[in-house]
This record gives sequence, structure tokens and C-alpha cells, in this order.
Amino acid sequence: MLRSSNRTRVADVLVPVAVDQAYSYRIPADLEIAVGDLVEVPLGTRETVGAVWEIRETGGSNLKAIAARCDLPPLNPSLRAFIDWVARWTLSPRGMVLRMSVKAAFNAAPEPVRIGLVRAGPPPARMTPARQRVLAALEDGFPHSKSALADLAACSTSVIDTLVDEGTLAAIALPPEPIAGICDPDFAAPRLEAAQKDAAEALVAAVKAGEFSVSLLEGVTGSGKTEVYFEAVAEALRAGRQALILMPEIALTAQFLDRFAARFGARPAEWHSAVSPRKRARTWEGLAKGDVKVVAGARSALFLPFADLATIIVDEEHEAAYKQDDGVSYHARDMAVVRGQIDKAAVVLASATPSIESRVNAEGRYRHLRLPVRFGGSSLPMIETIDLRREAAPRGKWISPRLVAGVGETLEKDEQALLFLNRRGYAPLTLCRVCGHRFQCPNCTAWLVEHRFRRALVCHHCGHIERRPDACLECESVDSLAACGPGVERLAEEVAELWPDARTLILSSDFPGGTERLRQELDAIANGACDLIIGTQLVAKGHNFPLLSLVGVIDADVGLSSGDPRAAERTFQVLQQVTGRAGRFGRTGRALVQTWEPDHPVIGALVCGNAERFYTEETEQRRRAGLPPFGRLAALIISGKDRASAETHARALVRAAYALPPNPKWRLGALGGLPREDEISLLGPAEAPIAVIRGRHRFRLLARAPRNADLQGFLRAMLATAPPERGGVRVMVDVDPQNFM
DNA sequence: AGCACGCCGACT
DNA sequence: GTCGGCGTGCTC
Repeated sequence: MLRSSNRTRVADVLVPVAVDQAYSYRIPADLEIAVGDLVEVPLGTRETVGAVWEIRETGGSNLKAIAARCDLPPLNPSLRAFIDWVARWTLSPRGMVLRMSVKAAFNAAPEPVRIGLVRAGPPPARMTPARQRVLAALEDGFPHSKSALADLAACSTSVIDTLVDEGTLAAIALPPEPIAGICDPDFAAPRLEAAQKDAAEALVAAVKAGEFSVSLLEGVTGSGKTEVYFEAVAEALRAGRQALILMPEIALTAQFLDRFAARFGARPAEWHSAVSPRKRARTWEGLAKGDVKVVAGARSALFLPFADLATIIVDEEHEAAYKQDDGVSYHARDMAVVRGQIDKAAVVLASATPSIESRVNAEGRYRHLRLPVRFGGSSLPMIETIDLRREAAPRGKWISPRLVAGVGETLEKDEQALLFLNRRGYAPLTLCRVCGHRFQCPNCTAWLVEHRFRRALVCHHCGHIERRPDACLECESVDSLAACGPGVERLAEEVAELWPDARTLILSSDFPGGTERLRQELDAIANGACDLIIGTQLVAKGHNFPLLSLVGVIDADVGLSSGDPRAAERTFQVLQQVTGRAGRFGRTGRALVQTWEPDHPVIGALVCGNAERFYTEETEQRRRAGLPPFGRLAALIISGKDRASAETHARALVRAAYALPPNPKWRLGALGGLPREDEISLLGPAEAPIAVIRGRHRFRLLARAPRNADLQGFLRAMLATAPPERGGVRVMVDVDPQNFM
């Protein structure tokens, strides 16, 4: 049908900047534009790439025009719906969520053209031995790159150049190397034990159903969760559909990728911070076209353009690393469930120590699959506590006599030991014995942590670094500085004194050489390259050390006293994970846990393996306090360059909230009144526990809402009513906060 | 998120 | 007198 000439086609385009609305652009008559297309549009003074969210017709208006349609697959309706949903949930501008989805598709350097050489004509007029070798190397019929060919023929590249000039060889452009191999669901069918088989069948059925479902796959370390969820992936592959495996960043180890390759015959595509922009761009496109079938990735992989997503696995679902705090703050585990709902995919949450949230949801809302037995015949480690009140380490030392003995025995048997201390650096606090001066970060409310290897004092919040002085900065006393408390570096010093011959390695997130070296090192350890590992939290995450038979926890109580409502749960999870590293694959491991509070419920649950009771009590506490998953939380962090402006604005926000008219979707409790179950309560403003970070003073507001209340609606109304942010004040909204500092 | 505009301090 | 610091506001 003919369109009347005075009507113009207009596209509402979402641009990847911090705006919520889509902008309208005229569609030039010569451009074929559809909803979902990625398009180049002018924005202010520059050009950017946006996504078409809607197309409509309108009377003449002088809008800017779409410049071009990108040569990329369009965003499908489910991804667009997901972007809209995440933006509304997190109170982020939709443009910023779109950005997370599409930025990897662009700003990648163009694919370098790979040149391959092939036989193209008669042999050269004059044959030489080197030329002979080159031709022989090409007998297999496959194109070779120039350098590979020169290597193969043991000649210089000029020999090849001459053969090209003579017309014997020709240079052709090679297709880029595939981003991932073909994954074969039946490459190596696993032998599953009965419990694994039942769980795997349930997951396969869930994928087959082609409907949204959530399964909590719970099983202790070594119970074979991975093999079980691989069957869900296999089912997706059999159906020609796609699978996403989410993992906490550091767990994306070569070990995991090798296990995957052993099962499916090829590695999955990878998605994490260490993947090059070019590879990302190709993975993005491969997924959108449906060519790439399986991605293993960190949380940001959730925003990839899957063409036909059948299952999402969230491995180690309890991990705090799934929460993104900067920019758009989202919890990848929760958003995975949402994406599963939109894409009609089977979501699998896997963990040895599930979050309280998932456990509660598993009582009814989710399918609950348990793997009770430790796979492969090895038993759970024997866990003993060491009461530091009775068996303390010598003064200035951190390893108690019993732990010293335990490590000694282990090393004598040529087995590996791991000492776990969740503190990076040498010492968390440095002070002057003469005047009492404490070294503090100039930008943050935090002590500077001594890093002895780097001869520096470092702030773990803002990265501030200064040389460790020899004299006190305050009273100028020389040699008066004392290191207080232990970090892994200091523990290493103690270890070196106790066992000078042991091969020791420190594993922490500031590992020199970055992620790649760390990966290699982890593999080396698994192969016995070291006797004694000293590690932070990092060692608890998803890496297996088959030779490890003893785990020593230096200070089990760290973190229990913080104001974080999840402190006990977190401590339990990390201790359970780290002690579970001991004695896999046939050996009975042993864990020695040093603690000042052996009677604490967390320690009790760990030692007698009575996780159930601990979970029940924690769950009950959450229920009583209306905390997640029984209620919902949102934090507002109000920061400014000075204390007063931040506090003033925080108070203005509270006033705005109480001035709001009544709303049917939420009710705000009376100011100062007792919290009621059906009302939103607003706590604060309170100065944040870390009052200053990067030179910005911070206040916090905490909103707690009943499950059925429209918490986001309330927050939007409050923010809209409050005075605009001026004088450098910033408000950050953190829905479902995990971090209370 | 970028990028321009604008208003105050230290310099060729 | 200009260069440049960053706070503020806008992008169809």
C-alpha cells in the first residue's frame, strides 16, 4: 500500500547513554529499518550506535535522521524485554542497560585479515631445495600462513614471496578462526551415580520442556554438580539451542574449560574481562546468529544476544561476585532467573552452600535437587576447631601449635597443605609505637594495608599507594613502626621460618602477573608444583587441588562482627568451601579451624556438618527481621565532596519520602514508628560504615519493603520529589544490596 | 556516558 | 590579557 507522502516513518531509538527515554529519529526513505535493528544515529555532536525500540508514523517533524543500519543481527524481542525489565528493577536509565548488552559488539578493532598461502600454479622455473620444501609443506592442501610455512620449510619468508611472484603460490584471505569449536552433546557421555542420574534427568526434562523453570542443584563439594548440569547443556545442544554457564569471575579456570572440553569435545566460548575486544565482538555476533552454542562467562554474559537460549546455569550461585555494584547495580543470579522467564529457559542454580534466598525459594517456587553423596568415594574432611583462647599462637605469630603440627605431618607425607586467611597484604594496620600514629588513607576512612613485597602502604578501597616510610610521619621516631595483625604476606613469613624447605605460594587477587598467570599457577598447584598454599578467599572459589589434604583456617571469625546481615551466612559459605578443598579424589582430608568463638553457631554448623540447623536458624532470623527473601531491601548511597552537603541531601530525600501522597502499591510506615509488616520502612540517613571513599563523604538510606510492595515505585516517587542533586552530590540506588559498607 | 559550555585561578 | 581546571546540563 502507498504511504501518504506527508507522513514520515519515525524510529524510537534507545541510545547507549545515561538516558531512560528512546529518542526519535526520522527513517530515510532509502533505509530498510526494523524494530530491534542496530543503527548509527547522530547524538549531540557525535555519532553513536543505538537500537530501534519502536517504529511509528507521524506527521512532518524535523527530526534528525538515522545515518545507517549496522551490519549486525538485530536485538530480538526477548533481549529488548530483558533490558527494559532490568532498567526498571535497578532504577537505571535504559540506555545504560542497553550499553551493557551492545558495547562489546562495537569498538573492536577490525578483524585482521589472515593470509593463507595455497598452491596456485606450475612449479617455478628453477627449483631449489628450499622451494621444494615449501611445496612439500603445502601438499596437504590446507592453506598455511606465511610464517608457519617458512617455519615448516625451514626457510626465510623471502623464498615464499618469490614463489608468489612466480605464480606458483597464491595468497588468499582466510576466514577468521572460529571462536569456539563444535560442542558435541554425545562426545563423552559421563558415568553418573544414581543421585547424579536422577538430578540430571530432572534437568534434561526441564530443558526439554522448553518452558521457564528454576532448579536449585545443591550438593557438597565433589558431589559432581558440574557433570549433572553438563547434561542440561547437552540437552540444549541436542535440540540445537544455546546454553549459558555463569560463573564467578575467578572460577573461569582452565580446569573448568578442560572438563567441559572432555565432555563436549570442544571448549565453550568464554566471556570475562580478560577476553579481547575482538573475540568479544565475534562471540556477540556468533551468539546473535545462533552459531555459537555455549558460553561460559562472568555475570556480564547475561546481557549477550542469545538467539535461542534453552538453559542458564548459575554455578556457585551464592557467590557475592554475582552482584555488580558500580554503574547498573544488579545481581546476576536474580537477573538470570528473570532472563530465564523471558526467554522461557531452564535456569539451574548450583551450589554446595546455597544462599538463604535460593533455599527458601526452593521450598515451593523452585525445584530442589540434592546430591548428598560425595562422588568418587572420598569422604568429607574431618573438621576440628582450635580454640585460640586456650591454644594461642606465640606472641606475634598466627599459627597455633596444633596447626603447626598438622601442617608438619602433612608436609612429611608429601601432601599439600593450605592456610586460609582472608586478608591481603602483610598487615592490615601500621602504627607508631612511640606516638600511636596510625597510617590512614588520605581519601578514605580506612587504614592503609602494608604490602611488604611492594614496600608500600596501600588502600584497599581506592587504590591509594604510598611508600612505607622508615620513620613515623608524625613524631619522626625511627624504627618505631609496628605492623598490627596478619595478612597473607606476613603468614608467608611465619611459614618460611617454620618450614624453610617447603615450596610455598601466596594466592590472592593482587597476584603479580594478572589473571592469566594466576590461571597457570592454579594448574601448576593442581599438578603438585607447590607444598604449601597461603591464600585469601580466592582459593575457596571453584578450583580443585587434588593433592591437598589439610586446610588450616587462620582466623575463622573475621567478618562475623561486621554489621552485615549476611555476615554469618557468608562466613559459613566461605569456610565450608575452603575446608571442602581438603581431601578430594579418594583421600580423607582434614581441616583445622582456628577461632576465638568455638561456640558460635557458624563454627558449630561447620564442625558437626549440621548445616541444616544453621540454615533453619538464619532463615528464621531473616523472616522475623523482614529481610530478603521475606522482604526486599534497597540502599541509597548519598555522597558528596563534603560531609554536610551529603547529609543535607540525604535528609531532603527522607523528607521527600514522607511528603509523598498515599499510594495503593506501597505504604510508608510512620517516621520513628515501629516497623509494620505491610509497610515500607526507611532507615537513616546514617553515615556509611566507610564514611569516606575516594574523598567522597557517604551517607546511607536503607529502605525495607514487604515482598508485595512496589519498592521501586516508591523509590522512583521519592527521587522524583526530592530536590535536584547539586553541589557535586550524587545518589546511587542499590536495589538488593549485598554490600553494607 | 560523552561532550560543550561556562565561570574562576595561574601563566606564556 | 589567554589557557585550562571541572561543575552543570543536554543529547531526538
